[in-house]
Amino acid sequence: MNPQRTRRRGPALENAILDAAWDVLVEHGYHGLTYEAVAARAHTSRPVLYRRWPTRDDLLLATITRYRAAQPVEIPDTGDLRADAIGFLRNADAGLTGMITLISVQLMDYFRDTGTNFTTLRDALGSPTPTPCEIIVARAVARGDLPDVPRSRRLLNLPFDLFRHDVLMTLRPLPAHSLTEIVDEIWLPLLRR
Amino acid sequence: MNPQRTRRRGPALENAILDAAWDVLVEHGYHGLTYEAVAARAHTSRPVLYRRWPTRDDLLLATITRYRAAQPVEIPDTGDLRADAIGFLRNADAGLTGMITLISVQLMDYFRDTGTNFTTLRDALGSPTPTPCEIIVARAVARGDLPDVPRSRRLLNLPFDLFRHDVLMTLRPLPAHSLTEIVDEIWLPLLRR
DNA sequence: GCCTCAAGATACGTGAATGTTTCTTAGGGC
DNA sequence: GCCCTAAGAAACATTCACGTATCTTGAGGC
Repeated sequence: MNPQRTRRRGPALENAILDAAWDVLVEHGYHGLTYEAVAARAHTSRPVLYRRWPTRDDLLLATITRYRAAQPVEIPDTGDLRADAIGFLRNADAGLTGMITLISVQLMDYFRDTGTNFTTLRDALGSPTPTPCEIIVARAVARGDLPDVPRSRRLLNLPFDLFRHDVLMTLRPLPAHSLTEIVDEIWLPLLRR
Repeated sequence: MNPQRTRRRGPALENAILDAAWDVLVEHGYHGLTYEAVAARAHTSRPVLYRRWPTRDDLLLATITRYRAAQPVEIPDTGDLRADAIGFLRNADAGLTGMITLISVQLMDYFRDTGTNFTTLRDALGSPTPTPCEIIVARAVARGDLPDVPRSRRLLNLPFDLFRHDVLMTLRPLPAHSLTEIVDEIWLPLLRR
């Protein structure tokens, strides 16, 4: 280990380890989340980890929990439906891709074992109602930019579903043109129909 | 090994191994798909596997390919666009759900390890071109039921993407009304726009 | 019925990760 | 400034899978 580095203690050390664990998790997945790899990444040693998190699941849970306090996705309010929609997808693309990837990689085994699924988890975590897409449409209706007619949940949440689908398929952030394509070629024509 | 068992050769042995590999994959995921486990399940030995599939990826691809070849999804040709679309989704719902669930649950580690993703795997398996959705639209255009205008890949494959999304989210077959909703409320209005 | 080749068993070295123990040394409290 | 605790280094036995090499034995072709 680098002799220059000061010896860390308490919360400073703990946070550094969990940050390292998050990096390893995003980079190599659950299978790569070994005590060895995390200790190396955090520039510490395995016994330090074992003293705090006796099992790998403890370490995983602590890592995810620490990042649960992460940034919420902002819903822009520009006064323009298209700008709101694309802006929201852009924010989600920047902030949510890692989390979606993580969940898809990490929790599938849990889903398999418990017989639950994404939807179950989202409901258990307290589903945000209304969803961001529904908020954006409601604002457009209030401005008179869209007719005030009933719309199905599928139509309302279509852009985010397509966004999530593409992220799950590629496990990467989406290029900007995919976001505008979803809004311009799919969602807006259906909303304005 | 059971002395009663006859010694298998050629395709019979190969199919028995790949069937065993499929079972292991479904049961324990990619991480559990070891030469040891597959050889044990198939009542053979690791060298027999190494002679045919030098790497674990070769074994994985062969296993998935065999399963998929055994489970083709029919594309109905009724002369009606809506009936074709809903019929195809219904066939996919009956036949592909297990496959999609498997991939999502079991292969995420593989994606992480190899830096690949769902799309990469689909290409490696030989992506059918044109896709079923594209075939269905082409037939409708040929009949004169749809105008012969250029359409984006996203629009053309929209129903299957939405279907796949819902399967990934619920890890269950979709109810019939979801299939008709995708076709009637989303796809057909955009195609006929 | 004999011959050939591959199936199948067995063993060996390697490498990675586990869980634990021992020892030193640095930081912070007093 | 001293002391105590915990950080960090190092080593240990164990486990599991890998990849290969060697040997036998059975199945199918002729």
